[in-house]
Amino acid sequence: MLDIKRIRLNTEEVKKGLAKRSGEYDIDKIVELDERRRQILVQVEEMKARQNQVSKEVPKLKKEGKDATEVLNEMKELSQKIKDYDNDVKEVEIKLNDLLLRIPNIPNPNISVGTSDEDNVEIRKWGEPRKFDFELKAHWDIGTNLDILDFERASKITGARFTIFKGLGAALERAIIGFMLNLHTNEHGYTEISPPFMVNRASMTGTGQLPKFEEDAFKIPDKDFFLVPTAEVPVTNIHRDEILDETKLPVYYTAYTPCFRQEAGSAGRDTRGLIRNHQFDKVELVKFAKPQTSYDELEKLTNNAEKVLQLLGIPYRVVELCTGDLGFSSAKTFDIEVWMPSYNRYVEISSCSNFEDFQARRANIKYRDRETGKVEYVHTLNGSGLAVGRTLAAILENYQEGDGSVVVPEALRPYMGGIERITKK
RNA sequence: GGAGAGAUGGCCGAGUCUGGCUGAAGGCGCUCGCCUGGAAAGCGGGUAGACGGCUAAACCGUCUCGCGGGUUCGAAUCCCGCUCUCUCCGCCA
Repeated sequence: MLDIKRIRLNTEEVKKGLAKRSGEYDIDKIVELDERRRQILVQVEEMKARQNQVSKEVPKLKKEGKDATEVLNEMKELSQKIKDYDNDVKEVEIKLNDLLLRIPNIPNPNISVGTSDEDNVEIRKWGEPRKFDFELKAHWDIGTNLDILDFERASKITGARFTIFKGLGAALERAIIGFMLNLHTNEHGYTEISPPFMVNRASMTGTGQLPKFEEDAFKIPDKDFFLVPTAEVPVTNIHRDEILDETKLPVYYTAYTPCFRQEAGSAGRDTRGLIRNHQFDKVELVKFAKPQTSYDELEKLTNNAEKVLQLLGIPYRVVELCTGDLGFSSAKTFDIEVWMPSYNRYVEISSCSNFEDFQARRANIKYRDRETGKVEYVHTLNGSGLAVGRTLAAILENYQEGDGSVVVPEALRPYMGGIERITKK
């Protein structure tokens, strides 16, 4: 959420910032409601001050044996008036708040302006895509042939865009999760979290999924709970409504969770394989940092995620998202894209973002500055470290052999009981 | 799922029966100062957040005692609904 004072005081700057994104946002309406709110507020607070003052005198009058009827009658009228005004304020505030919650973050002024992913800027590349001397297969064919992935039966059990991992496929998935978590906890200083896989409305609002993107989430009927679309939601909300100790910052968390997404609006895209499922596994990295260090932390977080692919030996590149491709809550995002031979291009496998104080405002997460004694919003960051399904797909494709088998990357072998190759049984 | 108890500041904990001077006693913690060679102890001070008063400091006002609503001139205190926590019972991996 943007600071209403910033919108009030620097209206043009806010408009200019938002104009770099896709979509239109009615800032004037917000300014108007804000003004209306303060107008009523000044009046009603004055009335309340009078009410409080008189209320203090009533017992004195009574003590002195004086008749208070007249005062009480006057106050009765005032009391009713206050109620009416209070209702007006509430009405305006609800409208204002709803609009405010639907305004995206302002892009960091230094990122490039663009309208689509074609305008994203490549920052760096790692590794060389392998040359295959046989006809390469897509991961869904490799997995199905090896009998470690089963898409057909998954759709029987549930529906389209679900996957069964079987045998060494399930083991590989589990190995990837363990490998990533161990790397981030042991080498990168993150604390492992295993959070609830369902969250309430306040949590979804805190990180920005609601109110605007409710159709993307899976909702539990009769309960106001949602299946987590990413571990970012439960993990960031760990500190909702808290004032953190400055000396404890930055806080680093990593969490494995399944993620559930409707993928509304993506019908017909990536319909085969593991790239776009309703349920997928992900290891997430989440940080709470002081504003002064948050961009350094973003670099480090991105590097931490890249390290996974380096250790797995899979080529990737890092791109900086342009303003038009930026997510709703983010001020700046690096995507890590993994080389996917069957696509013959790089495919997103991680998205690392600095939300600055956008989520912190929504979720009310602050810290007390030791020097000034003031309470400030923290900056929140997160990134995939990495998406497990896509990692598994990338391994199958990049490590496939002419005979249909797949070599297990060395880094994963300790997690697979030393198995070096997945072959057809 | 059933029965009961509870939710107060960073924490503990009074106040709720008997509504008003309680943003809230007392203690702990934290912090500043004095004392000390230094520390402990002791003494003295400070110590919530949000919103508004065109901006900021000072100052002033409003709101917040789990959340929402009601009664009342006035609610932490009375009434209703909800959420959460604890205890016991049941069920269950």
